[in-house]
Amino acid sequence: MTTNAIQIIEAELGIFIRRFIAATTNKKVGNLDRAAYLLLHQISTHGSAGVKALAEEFQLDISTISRQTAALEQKGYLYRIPDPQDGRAYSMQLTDAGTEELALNKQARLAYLTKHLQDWTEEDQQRFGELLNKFNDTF
Amino acid sequence: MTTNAIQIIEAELGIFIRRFIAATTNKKVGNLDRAAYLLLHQISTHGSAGVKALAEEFQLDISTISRQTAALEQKGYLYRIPDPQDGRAYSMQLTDAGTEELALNKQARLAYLTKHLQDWTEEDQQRFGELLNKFNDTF
DNA sequence: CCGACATAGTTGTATAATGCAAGTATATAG
DNA sequence: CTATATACTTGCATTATACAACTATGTCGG
Repeated sequence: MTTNAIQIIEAELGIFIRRFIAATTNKKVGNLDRAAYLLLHQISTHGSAGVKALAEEFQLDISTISRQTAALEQKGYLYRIPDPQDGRAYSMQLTDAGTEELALNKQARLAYLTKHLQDWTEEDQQRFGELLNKFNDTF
Repeated sequence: MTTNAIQIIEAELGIFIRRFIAATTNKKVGNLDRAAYLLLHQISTHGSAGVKALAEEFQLDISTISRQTAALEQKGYLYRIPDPQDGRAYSMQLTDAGTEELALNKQARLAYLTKHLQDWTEEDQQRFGELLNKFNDTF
């Protein structure tokens, strides 16, 4: 059997996911672990959202998101706005501290990436971004 | 601040990792979860190895790998060969059942990927594989 | 050769993330 | 108005993991 492109992608994805998880699990940048960073990032880029919507976005149980957002609220990075139309619902919004912490984290992540991609050509960087985006669209 | 390629990569990696984890965590193909698949895959492609070497490769604690390999041995997918030079050491090798189970899993993963990448040009697929490989090399 | 230290692996224990199920409060439909 | 659905919280069990203690074996300096 010939090794086609998809087989190569499968193998590389395995390596990639393993290393990425190893590099980011249980390692915080400042006060944010990976889950917290992604939550703040989501709210920051896609606007305030409730527990249910976030749970669907991340494909995690509502209870998990409920606890994670409660923790971030406790730390002062999020605050909850009661939904004026629905007394059961809230939407989570970033506080200034949350915005700042997110920016710090993003900075650190960009620095890390920049270091890793320093030998790449600008064209390869762009292409990689495009293809990742294309790949994400297929999920 | 302009959005350069690295910023795009950072954002896409965040989305990617979230979806990939959601799609593969706690979801088994047959009898193998992600960790088990990666372990068998590693042994299959890089040859038999001991607990310590595997732990280093995956950047997990030795105790974690010890338990995972014990579980796979229990299921009959691995067997251990005592190191003839070192009475403390073993190396893990795939059994026929392990090889078969791994092949089934790989098949399923390839089918999944193929479905997702069916609209991609052959060239984009190849490029994505190359860039992923290049990225993995920088870890 | 022996004692001290190093190494490969296992097992006990604590922690943390998660899912499921039950519970609370609010909304909606008949 | 009652019954059901929904948004969220909380209690509980499970699981993956790390760390530390332990066992058995290897190695090195005297």
